[in-house]
Amino acid sequence: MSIYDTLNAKQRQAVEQTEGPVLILAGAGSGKTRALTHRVAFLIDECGVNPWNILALTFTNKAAGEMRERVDQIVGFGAESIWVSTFHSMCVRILRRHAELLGYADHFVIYDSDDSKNLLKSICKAHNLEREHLKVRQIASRISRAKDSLVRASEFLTGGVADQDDVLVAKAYEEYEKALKENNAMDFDDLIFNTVELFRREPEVLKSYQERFRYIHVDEYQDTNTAQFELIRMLADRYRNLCVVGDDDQSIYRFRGANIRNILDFEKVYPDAAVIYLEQNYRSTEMILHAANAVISNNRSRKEKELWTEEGEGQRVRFHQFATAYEEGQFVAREVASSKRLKNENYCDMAVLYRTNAQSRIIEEQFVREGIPYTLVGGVNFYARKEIKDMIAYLRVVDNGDDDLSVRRILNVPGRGIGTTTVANVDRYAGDHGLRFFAALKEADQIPGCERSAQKLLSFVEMIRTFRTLAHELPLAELLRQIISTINYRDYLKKEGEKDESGDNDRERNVDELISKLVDYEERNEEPTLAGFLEEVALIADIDSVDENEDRVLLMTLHSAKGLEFHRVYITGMEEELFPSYMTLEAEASDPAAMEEERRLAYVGITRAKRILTLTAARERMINGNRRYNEVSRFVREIPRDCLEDIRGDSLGDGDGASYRSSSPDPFSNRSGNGRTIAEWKQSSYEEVPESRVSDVEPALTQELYRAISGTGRAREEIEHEPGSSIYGMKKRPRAEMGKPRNRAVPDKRPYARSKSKGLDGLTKGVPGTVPIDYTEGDRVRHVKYGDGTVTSMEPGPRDTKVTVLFDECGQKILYAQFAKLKKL
DNA sequence: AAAGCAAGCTTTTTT
DNA sequence: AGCTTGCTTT
Repeated sequence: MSIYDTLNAKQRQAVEQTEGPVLILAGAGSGKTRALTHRVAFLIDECGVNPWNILALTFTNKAAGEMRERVDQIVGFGAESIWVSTFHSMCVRILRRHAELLGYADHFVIYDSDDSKNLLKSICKAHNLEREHLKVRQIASRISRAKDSLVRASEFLTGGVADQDDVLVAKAYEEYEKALKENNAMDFDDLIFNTVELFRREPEVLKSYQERFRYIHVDEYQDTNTAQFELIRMLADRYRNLCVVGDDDQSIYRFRGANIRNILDFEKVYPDAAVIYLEQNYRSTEMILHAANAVISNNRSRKEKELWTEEGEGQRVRFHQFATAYEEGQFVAREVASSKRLKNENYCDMAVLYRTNAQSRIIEEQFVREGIPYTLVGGVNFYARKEIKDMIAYLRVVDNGDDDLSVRRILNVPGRGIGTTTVANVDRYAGDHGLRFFAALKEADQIPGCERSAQKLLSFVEMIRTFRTLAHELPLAELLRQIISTINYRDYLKKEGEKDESGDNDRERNVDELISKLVDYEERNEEPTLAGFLEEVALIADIDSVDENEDRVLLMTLHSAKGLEFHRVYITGMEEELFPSYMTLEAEASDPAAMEEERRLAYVGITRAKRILTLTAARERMINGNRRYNEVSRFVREIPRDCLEDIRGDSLGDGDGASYRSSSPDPFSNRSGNGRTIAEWKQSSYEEVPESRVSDVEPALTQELYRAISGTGRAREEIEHEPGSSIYGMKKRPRAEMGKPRNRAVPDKRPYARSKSKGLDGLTKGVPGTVPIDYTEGDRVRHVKYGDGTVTSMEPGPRDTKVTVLFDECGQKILYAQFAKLKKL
């Protein structure tokens, strides 16, 4: 009896096929991690492979951690010397060692998507590259796709016809690449790109890693992009022991460069590859698998396969359509609560999934009402929060003075009276003298135009210097505490909080949380360094910190749910335009592959469920502040009737012609009686439906439309008066403080409630000097911006004199004499 | 000159 | 519904 006896025949084959290229097509829940970990054990125990020579790559830290744990359990000896790592952390490790070969210092910083977007934005602004139709976001995405495909800035325009936009992107890409290097920074894409670059340029370095990684494993292979594929290919080129595991049906990251061809064409690249199909599912019931198989069979670009199970028939997939998203959330929350109370199910065995993060809030509200503990995965990443980014920026500047982006971020946070004009002056000076931004700050007293702000800038530089000294003397957590107290950051947050009218101290708690993360980091590492911590922080993903042992319901996007499984799963928002998304529908004609990706996402969602799967939809929903009426998702309609059960939600199921069980003989046509389809109606927003035509629409929809149009109907009232309803909208991501509705209609009437504390950072503040006033009422004056005008009145105030001027061009303005600097004519 | 505030603008998914 | 931009206030 060995550990391999518990594997099925296919899994065993995957384990024992140790030599040469291997493609394991592992359907959802088919025990691929099991196969992979046993394969690693087999290599060590049965084939005598040195653990040191084994590499296993995953996409998330969580997956890497899990694999490491499981390998540790079954491998008796030497498990710790196996490299189990994410693509990105492996690349960082390699790059740190050889950065100088690429012209980087070894303490390069890693920019997250937020940082790189900011950097690109400033570049586009400086070079005037923004266009109406080509936003920074799109430029960023095109640069990122280029890097994913190993296309350099200099190569961007080669091969193929280039239009105006391409030229623009190429220019932005070029400048962006340059700026990153100057800042001694790499973005996520660079980590992979530069590692490939390193291997191409330095055959000896590549060879050393090829020798080390003789047996390579790649999990979630369908999510690899071209650059990642090339990286693996190069590493495996010497020994050709490459085992990739994936499922083309679960490829859902095309939008960020994943190349499904990597898995579909694996056999073309490696004609001698052994291909193993794992189709037995150990997770779900027949009903759920049948539904999943039916949905995914509508895709054309895929490897034909069908999951099967011995887990029994199970109950049908349930479907509910509700009148509103609010009712949908309420239903889910109530059912979750009663499953816990009456059926003794655990919260941690349940999950609520949705297409977009924006949908989480309305569910959260209902969970809070029901008192259900939940964990929200994703949304605003902890490390993406303003207060955390501020603190990280301070730490980064202490670590790397070349990181201009971070210097700029913190220069006036908390406020030190350093504004845009001053920054522009420093920029010009830095450019003229070939200095980095921070280096230019050191010479502030010589910068033209900065005479008055020079002292502030020099104090800032001095402060950073002090922090750098402290960094050598203090533990990291202590350094951060010092920074926080020196800049009075907590007071700053309190002040910010007050004007945000929320009054909670989420932000301060987040800062405390960051300190504990630093403490934790220092305890875990033998040689903790600031750079090490910053690196760890940069590569963290939301899903990484989910603790499955806590008895809480998980709320997350379908994307985040990949790789997880739950006894009970709710997929909410099963509506056209939401899922599949509006974007996908728009692009359907030009990009049919996009719809296939949405369908794969549906497949991923369905196959997360072990026993009970519930799909829900709402007839009415607020999307981006607009009330929308969407049909039931095509993915619901693709599930065969014999494994789908309509549950009485609102008015569905009693044959009143609502929703997809329409009165039309063809349930998919959705044609109303008046020549115009529901789809056409719903395309226009409800305001555009003429009231006289309202009764023309399908009856079930009529009521909804009428209520919405009249604004007096029951539906609207119900929603608005319900506490925690979406109409009020909540600030930020609530977490603990949910439930209390915040009525934005009644602003806080305390105009001077803001604290007046001065000298937040202990730095000297420049006070504008007094200006002699040589004009009076009736005089003609000139203003730098507004031009010439006549002074109509002057009113002395406690601090300054208010001057009212009637400008010839710009009309009447009320100005303060001190700042207006009016010149008498 | 910089901070505060109101009005526009855009919307997927994220290592 | 939240963020950026432009205008007003100090």
